Amino acid sequence: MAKSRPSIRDVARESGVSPTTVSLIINQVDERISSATRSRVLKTIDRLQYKPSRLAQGLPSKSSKTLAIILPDLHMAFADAYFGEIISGIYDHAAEQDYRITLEVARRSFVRSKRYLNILDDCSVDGLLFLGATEEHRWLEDCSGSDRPLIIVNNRFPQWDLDSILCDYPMAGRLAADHLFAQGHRHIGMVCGPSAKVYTADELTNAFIDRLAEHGVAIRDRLVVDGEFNVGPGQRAAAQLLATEPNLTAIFCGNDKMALGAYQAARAMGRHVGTDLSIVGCDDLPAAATADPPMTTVRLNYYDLGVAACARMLRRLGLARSNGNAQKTADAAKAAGPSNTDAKAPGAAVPAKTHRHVLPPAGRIPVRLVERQSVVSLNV
Amino acid sequence: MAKSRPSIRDVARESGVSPTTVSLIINQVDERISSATRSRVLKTIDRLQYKPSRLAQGLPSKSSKTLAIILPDLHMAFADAYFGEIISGIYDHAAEQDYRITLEVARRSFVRSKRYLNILDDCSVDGLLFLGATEEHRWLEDCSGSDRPLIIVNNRFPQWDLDSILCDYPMAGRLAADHLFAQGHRHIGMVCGPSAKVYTADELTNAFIDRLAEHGVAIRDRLVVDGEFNVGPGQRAAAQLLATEPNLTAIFCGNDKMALGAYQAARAMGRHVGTDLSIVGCDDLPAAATADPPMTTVRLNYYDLGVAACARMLRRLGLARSNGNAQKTADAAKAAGPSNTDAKAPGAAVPAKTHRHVLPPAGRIPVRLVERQSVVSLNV
DNA sequence: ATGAAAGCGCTAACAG
DNA sequence: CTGTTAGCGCTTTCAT
Repeated sequence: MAKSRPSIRDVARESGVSPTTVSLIINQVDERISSATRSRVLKTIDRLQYKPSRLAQGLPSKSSKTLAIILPDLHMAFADAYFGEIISGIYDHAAEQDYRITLEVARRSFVRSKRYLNILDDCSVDGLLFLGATEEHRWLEDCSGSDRPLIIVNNRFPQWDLDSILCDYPMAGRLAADHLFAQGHRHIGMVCGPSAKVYTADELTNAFIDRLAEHGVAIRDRLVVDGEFNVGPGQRAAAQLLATEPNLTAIFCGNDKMALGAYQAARAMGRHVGTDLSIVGCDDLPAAATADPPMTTVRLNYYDLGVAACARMLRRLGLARSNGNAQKTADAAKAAGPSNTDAKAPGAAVPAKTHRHVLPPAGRIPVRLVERQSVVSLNV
Repeated sequence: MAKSRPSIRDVARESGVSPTTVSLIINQVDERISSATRSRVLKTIDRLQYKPSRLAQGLPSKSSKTLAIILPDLHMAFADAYFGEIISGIYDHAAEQDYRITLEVARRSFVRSKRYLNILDDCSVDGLLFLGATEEHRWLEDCSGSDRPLIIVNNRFPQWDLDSILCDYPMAGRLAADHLFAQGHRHIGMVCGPSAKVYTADELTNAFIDRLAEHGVAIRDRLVVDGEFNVGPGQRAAAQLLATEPNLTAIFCGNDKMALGAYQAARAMGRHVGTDLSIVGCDDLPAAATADPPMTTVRLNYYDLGVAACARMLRRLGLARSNGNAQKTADAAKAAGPSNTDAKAPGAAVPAKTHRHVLPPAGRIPVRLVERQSVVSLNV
């Protein structure tokens, strides 16, 4: 019996105008609506508690104003601080722009059914944000042809034409190297992330090694071992490092989890982190600060990364929309105003290979070193 | 230039049938469609890569096939293992039934704008699942009148008519009490969850105390102190306990985080967990197993809780739909078949106060004790 | 400054 | 067994 939700027509009737007028007002395209009419309609909307149906709004534009976040099929991806921070950033920015986000986990069934494409095709979502994607996600190749925006967060696949947004891993590597060198360390090992599976893991490793080389300290290959981004493997990797090279004074770990593993390895081998052995992590997850001793680590601002990823996505969606509707972009340009459009070099040559994602490559999210107590100074 | 996604009409035309027929086939209501037609249509669907638009499908039924998960505004709610496990369960069950989930965080703006009601009214989502809700969420009262289903996960608000689903906290309290008693402990303290804010926290505390009383061991009031479900406060609470009653041999903590805090407090006061002092947690988050020493704790299966919550939600949505469409429920009953409808006592009296959520109270999610090494046996 | 009308893609009576 | 018809609630030309 409860009267069903009011429709735009109810509002129109009750305010003595046409549905068109109401629509124009709702969508802020009300330059041309008299303020008398507008306030009257607004009042009715308020009185009737009218909420435009998202479903109906989206039908004509085929947009659900929803973004999908695709998580990798790791046991507890939802409970991971790394993903958590990124998601937080994405969520906050999306909510601000009245976008919703939905979560998907890239399980086998998800991949097999090509759900990542289907949710785009059936208009469930307007764009895809991939977190924790690795080279094992071969199926990502399917996406390179999609006409809907798609962003790989914190990894890059040079072989495919996929947009991505990254933290400044090269800088992170340099910061760690500089710090360790400055503190007098010369015998240094590294527990790296999954080599050849994650582009950014290699970026970090290479930057670290190269910078150390610039300082004149060389790291032999066997002093860089893969810790698979996890505590257990990280512990084993560190143990191996310490066993093969007992005179190591410092270890740089590709993420905080592995650094925590290294803490354990050190303890098990009778070494004291922060006095006897220095460890630098990378992430600055909450666990780093509460570790014993508090961990010196490179802070990668994942929240900001999430915000940036979402911002980029929304910008792409905005462009797509205007693109689809007309080429009025050019006309709008001269209107100037507080536009955030990417400045393009006026005479820039059109690239030979046309990329689907029109935005210029995204900048890197800045990083910084957070000094705590896991690094000893070897200087006199 | 790219031809836009095919519509149901394209499929119909290409297969020489009407859209209705295609629709009937898509929706499995195809009892009456000749298998010849059906396979022909199916083939076309496959060839055209046709995916029905969710937006269009939902418009008539006003359903988006999406569930919202509302998280509390804690700093890093997304990164919390507790929420993570529940979300995992919800997600898995939802995906299985072709539902999507969207995430919301109950921030001030979310509450002020009554977004929790708006997303229902604007057909963004079909139902709401609240995680981590406490008595501070006074605005939940608004929801008690909603005609869309809504479930409070792992808390109960006796004062309002809100459906909830809970872990078996009374049993958890009893298990902890029995275990500690069986190991010979007689001087026991408790670090409890936020008293009077979380119904289930009090359930746990009371069950623990009562069971201990049944065993003849009384716990004075000052031996139960609030640790606010967090590490820091938990540590302080445990420290206080240990200070006021140095001869305490065991502490039961209302969740694992507080138990971890208690570990720290013990260490700081020179007591050794697992030899010198016994601690029992509650949750069995991953951190419990990796604690030093590994923590004995009551396992609350949050993944299952999530699954159950989602199942209940979907069941309610199913009922709502059939309810809305007609009273054919009765007729359908005689058709029997593998129906999962709740068996109702035939002559059951209609309850005086009509509740909006028609399902019977949900059962409790079972719990069990996981014995590790944080409890000493005091028996000879 | 405002309205009429067509259409987005699907579902659901009702016919036949 | 299948097709016709009429919406679902909103947006969007195009008129006026």
